[in-house]
Parts: sequence; structure tokens; C-alpha cells
Amino acid sequence: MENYVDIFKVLANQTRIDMLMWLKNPMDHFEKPTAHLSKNISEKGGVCVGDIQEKANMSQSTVSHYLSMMQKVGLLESERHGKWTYYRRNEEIIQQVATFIQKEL
Amino acid sequence: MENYVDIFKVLANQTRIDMLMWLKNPMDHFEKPTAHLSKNISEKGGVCVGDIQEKANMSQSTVSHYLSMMQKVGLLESERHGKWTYYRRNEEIIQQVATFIQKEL
DNA sequence: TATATTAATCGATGATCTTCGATATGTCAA
DNA sequence: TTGACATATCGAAGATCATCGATTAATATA
Repeated sequence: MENYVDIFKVLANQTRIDMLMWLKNPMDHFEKPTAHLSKNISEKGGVCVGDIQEKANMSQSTVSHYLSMMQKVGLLESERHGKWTYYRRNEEIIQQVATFIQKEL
Repeated sequence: MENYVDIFKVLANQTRIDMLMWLKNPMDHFEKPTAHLSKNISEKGGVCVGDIQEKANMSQSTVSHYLSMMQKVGLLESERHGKWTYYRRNEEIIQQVATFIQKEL
């Protein structure tokens, strides 16, 4: 895992915070989040870049970049299926950040 | 209170994180944190800018600026006594940030 | 009141972040 | 194998951040 400063850098942006919250309950924020996925794959969930981009209303390159930096610090995990890359939250790391602030910071 | 993004911006810097941790247990990190303070004042604690600067080993202006931005977003509170300004943690806000991440983010 | 001390503010410069469009890469389907 | 589509990467511009030294403001004291 990464340094907490790097995680805070990633969180220091409203769009990226929004993305994290959208992914908390994909059904509430995306039309058909797993439309391209076969059932067994879609169990772990995740939303593809295109859907997130549409919601974020930013350029494809920016959204891809944001998602990749969120993954780099551990807040998200990704899985590629065919043409699509699905991103989902890494709940463990997110809780670890909360615990760090609560106990150590 | 401020937006959480602004709090994360403040936390996106190792020196500022260090400062927050030093202030968690001033006795462990500073010589005589309350040397200039009369007893009744020093009960609430706090460390003056000069002591924090010495520990941080950065310029006076940078340290003062950092402390003031930490205060602006609510992570610290300050109190001036004579020539000195004492900074201490705002535990409530800090816990609020932890809770935000744990429950809402 | 003049001076020393502590902290805050100002102005500048280099570094990093934000964001885009263009291009490259990977993958499916005709 | 050639397009079409989804995503990733590249390179650039403008904005914001990090950090400093110099100056100003506030306070105590000689």
C-alpha cells in the first residue's frame, strides 16, 4: 500500500470524491452498470470508464487518468473484460484510511 | 465547517500531517510546550509557532502559513497570548473527517 | 517611546496538478 | 485483416501549491 499523503492527494479533488461515492452504490448512479458483463463476472461489480465519464462530464483522458491514479494509491481496483475496464472500490483500503485518521492522525 | 475537499487538500502534505501528529502529544515532541503560559491558560494546551517551526525545520513564513491554513479548515484552533500564538488540535473535526470516510465516502 | 521578539502577510519562483485534444493500444466483429 | 469501439498514454497550457526572504503588525519591556 501507499503512503497516506498520496491517498490524501487523490482525495483532494471533488470529482474524484464524487467518483468514489458513485461507486459506493452503482445502481443508484448508473443506468446499467454491468450491461456488458456476464453474470459470474459482474458479481464483484464495477463500472466501466465510459459510464463514469458520462456521469463525470469530463474528457475521456481526464477520467481515465483520475481512475488510474485512484487505483495506483489503492482506493480502487480494476479488472479488464474485453474492451472494457471495470473499476470498483477497495473497501479495505478506504476503511484503513478512516482508521488511520481516527486512531493515528 | 468547511468542505471535505479543502480538508483533504490540507492533509495532502507530509509536513502538515506531521504537525498534526506532533500536536497529538505535545509532551512527546516539544521541550516545554507551555513554557510561556500561566497554568490556567495552559490547561487547554497548544504549542506556539516558534516551537513548531523549530521542529519542522522550515521557514517561519511557511510554518505560519501552514498552521493558518490548517486552522482555516478547522483541523486546528489557535489562541493568542501576548506575543505568542498557540495552536492545538480540534479533535472534533478530526473525528468528523474519520467518520465521513468511514460512513459516507 | 524605542527596541526586541513573535507571528502574519506579501511577492516571487519553481514544482505539481488539472484538464484537454491527439495519438496509441487493445479487443471484438465483419 | 480491417474497421470500429473502449481505454490508456502523451504532450501541452493554465491554475494552484510549496516555499522562501523581506516586510509589516502586534506585543512586551527597557
